[in-house]
Amino acid sequence: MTAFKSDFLNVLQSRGFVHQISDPQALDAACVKGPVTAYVGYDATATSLHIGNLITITMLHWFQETGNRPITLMGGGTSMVGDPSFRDDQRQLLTVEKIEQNIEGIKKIFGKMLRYGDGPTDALMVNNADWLLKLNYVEFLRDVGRHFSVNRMLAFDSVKLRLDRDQSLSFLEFNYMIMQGYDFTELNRRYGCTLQMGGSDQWGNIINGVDLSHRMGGPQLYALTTPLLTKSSGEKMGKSASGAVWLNGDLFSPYDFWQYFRNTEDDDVGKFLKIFTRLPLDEIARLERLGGAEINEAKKILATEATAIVHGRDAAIAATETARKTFEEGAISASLPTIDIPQAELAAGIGVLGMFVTAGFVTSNGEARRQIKGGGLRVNDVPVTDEKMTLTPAQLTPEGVIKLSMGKKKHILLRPA
RNA sequence: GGGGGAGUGUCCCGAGUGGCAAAGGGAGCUGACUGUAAAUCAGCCGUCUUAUGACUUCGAAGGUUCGAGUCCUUCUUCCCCCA
Repeated sequence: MTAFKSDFLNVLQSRGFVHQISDPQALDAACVKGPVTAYVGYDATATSLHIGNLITITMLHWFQETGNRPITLMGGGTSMVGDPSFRDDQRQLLTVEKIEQNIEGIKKIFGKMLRYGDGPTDALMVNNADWLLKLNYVEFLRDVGRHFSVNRMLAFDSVKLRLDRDQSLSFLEFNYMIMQGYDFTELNRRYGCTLQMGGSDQWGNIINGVDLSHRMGGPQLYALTTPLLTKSSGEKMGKSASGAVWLNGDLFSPYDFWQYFRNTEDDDVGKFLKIFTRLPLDEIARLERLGGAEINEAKKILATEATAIVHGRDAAIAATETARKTFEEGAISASLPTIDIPQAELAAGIGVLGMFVTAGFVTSNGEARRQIKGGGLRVNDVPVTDEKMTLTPAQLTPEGVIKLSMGKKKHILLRPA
């Protein structure tokens, strides 16, 4: 791979963010010349972004750091339709209220990673509902729709996959890529935006915007996508025991977030350090070389740095400390996730089965029983053997809590209140 | 509008002759081994105050039957062919 002249592309390239670029030389030249404006779109499908989105946000961060202007586009309009790319089934239609609610949740993360404002390289936050919802159907078809060839749209992998599997693709969803293409040209018109970035699954959608600009006589636009991050074992990233790895702390605690990275597979440590932290590359290279059990030190740094970016340095240090006490000293750390239980209930005795259910480790009493049989549940680090056991004030540790654990990694504290 | 096919364990994929809580995978959870890793091996993987018990599951609603995922009817969604 040839070296780029621009700081931005060099950083991206060397840290492993680049999958495809539509016209690398031209884009490189544009980045050298002066501030470029680029955007990434985020659909409001949930109340929080997840770890996959962190990659593109980080990319925007580097983009800004290297002297350019990032735009975060909230998909208030496109979320009304739903992106069908690489999906088998139709998404459930989101209500307007739900979308607005989701956007509010999603916005929280951006301020932590990007600098917003009015300066030439300050980030902008815009919402495509501002223009998409006002479109006049026939007018839109004549101005924009005529530039899209259905033949070509059907040939996109993102769509073809669905058709090949004999899954239905509604006309509504089919329009998604048109809207996204239009977004790009609209952002170009409004803000001089010339680059759209996204995950590799967005390549087709982005290219549509590039093409549309051509056909409508607009300027040359560029596309840049990141590789789909997989673990070395081939699994997609972002799934954990409790579902997706969310960026908002109320859905996925900083402690869990830290743990997620702490448990990175050996082979992924270097790759993740480059993408999820801002450590200098030579430092990363050093960490990557650690072998055997020493790689654990690299994993801790990865976890702490990544957590610091998303949840703040204090939360990251607290998570580190909690983990150290819990795993390395076997001690009880007050900052483990905690559940309050009423004094009176505890005095009367609480069944273990139900308590593990409320702790969220298991979903039913039956599952709790099975885990007990398998030796997976512990109270104050002592395996539970009797499923009829009750928790009483007698079990309180000197710290005034009862520690429940499932497996080696999941711990929670019960605190009388 | 006509004809043919499909919807299965609410994570995914997928077997299923009228006796079925329903084969197999994958994912997931636990245990062993380890380094809070991977790989490997073992167990679990519908719910219930563990029960040779009850209840709830196979797109929806009815029906036939001692008994229905399986047969019949209607409805629904999707796919293919014809118009």
